[in-house]
Amino acid sequence: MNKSSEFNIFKDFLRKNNYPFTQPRKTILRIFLQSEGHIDTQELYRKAKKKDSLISLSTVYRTMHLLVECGLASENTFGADTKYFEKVPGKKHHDHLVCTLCRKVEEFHHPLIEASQKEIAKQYQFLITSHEMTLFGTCSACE
Amino acid sequence: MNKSSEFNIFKDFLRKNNYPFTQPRKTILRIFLQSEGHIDTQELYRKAKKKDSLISLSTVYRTMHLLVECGLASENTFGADTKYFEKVPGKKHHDHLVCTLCRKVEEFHHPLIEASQKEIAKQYQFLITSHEMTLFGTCSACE
DNA sequence: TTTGCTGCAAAACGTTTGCACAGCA
DNA sequence: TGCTGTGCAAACGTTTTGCAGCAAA
Repeated sequence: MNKSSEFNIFKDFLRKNNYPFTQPRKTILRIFLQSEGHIDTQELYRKAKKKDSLISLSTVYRTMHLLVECGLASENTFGADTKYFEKVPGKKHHDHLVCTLCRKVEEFHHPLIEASQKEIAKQYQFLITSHEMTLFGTCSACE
Repeated sequence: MNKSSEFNIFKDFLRKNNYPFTQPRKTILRIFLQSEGHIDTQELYRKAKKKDSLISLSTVYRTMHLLVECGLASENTFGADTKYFEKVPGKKHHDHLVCTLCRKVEEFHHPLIEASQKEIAKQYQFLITSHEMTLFGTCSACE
């Protein structure tokens, strides 16, 4: 999924709800799409202000809500007290390794875990809509 | 592990640090140990006030920090913005199924998941200290 | 022109902290 | 007696909201 298709997903979502595609929304979307990995609200705000000094923190929050709603972004706190956003991956699920010393976040994918989740869901008659799995520890660099 | 042994763990922990085992700490510990599953700070506070109307929210927070520190409690946010505490299980790790409609939390244990985590840790040269795995979805009752 | 957005400031929320007094060992 | 704890209120950081003016369709 390239950036222009993500642009269109957001545009279509807005149009469907009769919401305008405003300048601040364009700016925030662009910054979000350019971000690597996980970005928190303050960082988004800082970067957005560089492009448009008038942009407000409220607008960052409001726009990120929309991006989550339309499925382009997902949020995760990683045990901290700020929300981190990441681009929703194409098909492949992934989970996170968080280094509690340097706060670095790595991603991984493990097929067995996916399979186990399906099994659990069946056993408990749960209809899984999403999941979060985070391993906390110390990365090789910090050790 | 029965309640009196948990009482002693806390008492020993306090003694070792030259901290007194005060009335409020006793009250909060007792309520925490009596709680089933997962309990949040407000609920702990509400119950504590019933037993001792003078008890303050700060003391609940401060005491829960101590219980986490001495290993009797663990905390988890479950994607909400309040902390939930649960009694630390004996040896057996478990994870959570959260119903996003009725907010019920069920616990499960899956040996394959534990094994996969060890594998990931090795692959990424991470020293895992803890993990959180939460599956979000709809429970059989709500469906 | 109509609708919803925006920035700002203020509020809300969970949590932490400073302080003077109280209570455990 | 020495401490540390306690309650209270005030502070904090993140997130939300009310409002008057503004911008997209």
